[in-house]
Amino acid sequence: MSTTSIGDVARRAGVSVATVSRALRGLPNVAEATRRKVEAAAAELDYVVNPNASRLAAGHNTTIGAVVPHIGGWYYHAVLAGAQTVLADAGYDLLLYTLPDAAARERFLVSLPFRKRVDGLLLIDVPLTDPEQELMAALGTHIVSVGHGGSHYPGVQVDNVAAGWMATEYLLDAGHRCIGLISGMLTSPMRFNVGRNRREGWLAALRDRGIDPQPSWEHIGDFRLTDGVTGIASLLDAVPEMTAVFCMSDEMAIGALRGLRERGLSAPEDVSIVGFDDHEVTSYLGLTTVAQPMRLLGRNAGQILLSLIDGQSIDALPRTLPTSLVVRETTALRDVAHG
Amino acid sequence: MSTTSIGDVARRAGVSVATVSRALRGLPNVAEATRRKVEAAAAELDYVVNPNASRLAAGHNTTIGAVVPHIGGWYYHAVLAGAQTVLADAGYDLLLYTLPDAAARERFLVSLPFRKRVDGLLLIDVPLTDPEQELMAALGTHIVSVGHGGSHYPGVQVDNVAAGWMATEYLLDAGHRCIGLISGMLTSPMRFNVGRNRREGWLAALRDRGIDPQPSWEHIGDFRLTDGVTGIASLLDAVPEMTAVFCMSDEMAIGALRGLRERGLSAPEDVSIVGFDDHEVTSYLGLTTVAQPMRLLGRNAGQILLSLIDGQSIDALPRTLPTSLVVRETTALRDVAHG
DNA sequence: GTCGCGGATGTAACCGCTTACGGGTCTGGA
DNA sequence: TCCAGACCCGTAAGCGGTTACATCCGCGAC
Repeated sequence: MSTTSIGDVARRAGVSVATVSRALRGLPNVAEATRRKVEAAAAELDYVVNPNASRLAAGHNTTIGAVVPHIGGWYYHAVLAGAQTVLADAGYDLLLYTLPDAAARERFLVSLPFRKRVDGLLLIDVPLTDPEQELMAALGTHIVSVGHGGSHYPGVQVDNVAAGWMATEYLLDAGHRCIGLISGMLTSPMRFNVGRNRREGWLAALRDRGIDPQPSWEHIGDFRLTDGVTGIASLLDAVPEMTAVFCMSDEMAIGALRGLRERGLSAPEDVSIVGFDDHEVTSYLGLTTVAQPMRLLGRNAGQILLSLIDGQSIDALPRTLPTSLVVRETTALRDVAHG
Repeated sequence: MSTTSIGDVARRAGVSVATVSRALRGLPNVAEATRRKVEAAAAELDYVVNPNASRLAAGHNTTIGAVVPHIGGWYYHAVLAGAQTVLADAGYDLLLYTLPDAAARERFLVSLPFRKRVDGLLLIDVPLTDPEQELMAALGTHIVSVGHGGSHYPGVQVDNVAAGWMATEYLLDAGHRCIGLISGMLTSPMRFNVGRNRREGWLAALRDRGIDPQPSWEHIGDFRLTDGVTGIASLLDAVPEMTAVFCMSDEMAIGALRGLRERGLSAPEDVSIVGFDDHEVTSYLGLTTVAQPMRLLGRNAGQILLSLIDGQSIDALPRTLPTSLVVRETTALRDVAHG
């Protein structure tokens, strides 16, 4: 345990602890020669500041907390990686909180374990009810959310309407006319805007071409693989002439592919499938999908949080980011598909 | 900013700060009535201790650092999740360090940013050279590694020999006799033991049945998908009668499946394929694979670390964990396959 | 020569908590 | 009755930094 303290450095450099503190933190009002002397002494002694003492005295934590639903989700961690870069550059530590199940979530919201230990909080895909948001916001901690809206704190997310529109437009351009939708819960109070917005984009694109989708063109799932399996089955049963399906998640798209196979059909020969997220898996499977700029989401969220902490304006920082379509092998021209 | 301090609680409860400190931490020598009074006061004031002050005074950090190669790897995070559970129960914070590229790795090893801020370090799949290990170990921080050996600190890993043996034995039981191997770098100085041990298991299982594999039965890759593609091609070119291949990673197994498809072959009809890791993807693809108990690895590593910090013996805690074979759809009996 | 001023440094009071130490109270046994 | 010892609890000295404030120095202007 190297217990070298600031006093040791001061003694060695022949100055006071105050000067060491100032010199090492790059404050002005330190003669260049003195600064060099101090830095040399610190290096020789292998000195590193004690963050606990420093934080206690300075009154801030230089730590931000990141909350993710569960460790291991590829999506959360891509976002985290983006945030990590800007936070590390600013000298902030990253404290991780996970809410793997309902009990953990409850515990988190009751004990609020981040109090007095972070300067800001990043909620990565952690939807909160309105009262919960209020509770958190009232604590005085700066909060930025990623991936879902928050009315009590700024959020960074993708333009889901544009994304739904883009995916549908692409299928329309490929000649498809009867384009189904396998959606995620549109009624969930906490994240309904995601699904609703994607659906809105789908609807707008179709209507722009004078196509009026029937209710039977939609299947409501819950973002899981099995929802894709049952979804594609029920859609094709109801509307046999359907030649393309837009799924609101890659999991459901993969399920749809499996469901197709079970019927002896395949993509893109019989039905074109588009997913959402660009999940790691999708490149293996050749799935056409809508990609989110996850690292960028994290980076921007991190920047907003830092600005908030510094009391700067965050108006200039973009809060809505564009998606991009990754075309692979599960979509094809309708003419070709049926040619 | 709720700046209620321990003094406020003391005043409200009509006791001294020392008593508050003792009461709130559950120390003995506090009358039950007093403790209740203090707890009530703390609750009414919404008091939470200031961890910086507490840690400074107590002289420990109640924080452990976890180092992972890069955020977003499914494997690291499954391990992290396991560690998280035991650490959170013990009241420890989890500080995350990532080494996404060589520069970051270098920076980490030079600046050693965890000094004075963690009580222990978890190296999750972060192989270090021997001098690097020495450097880290000399710092006095307790270290436990996961997934790869470390000669300067305890490590938790899977029994790779047994795993290789199990996979091969399974194929032998299914009637296969000519069983190829697509391996990872056996020469990498930092993690060669992983690949070498798996190979050793493969070899032993074959020899137990009196089978002596030729050098042409092996292809050396580097754990990546493309290595599987080229590997399966070169193996089948050299040994057409090969009916099964054991791949040291799921990525390579997936590559092998793709390689098979490119030759107009498929698994398990023509060749049985076994992977390693039970990657998230593999269940979608129906890949038979060797699963590692990743959460358990993390949990045990966490426990060992805590014991180390407490100065307790770690001899009783298991350091080598068993794997299990997950049989899915890419393996079949040889008779059936060729029937 | 004196004064004023700005930059460089030192002194010491905190930051909020832990803990060694000592004092007070209460009990049981001599 | 007196005392030892157990049990509670308070006082105050840190923990290792930061920072308000005072001090000191050198220099140009008067």
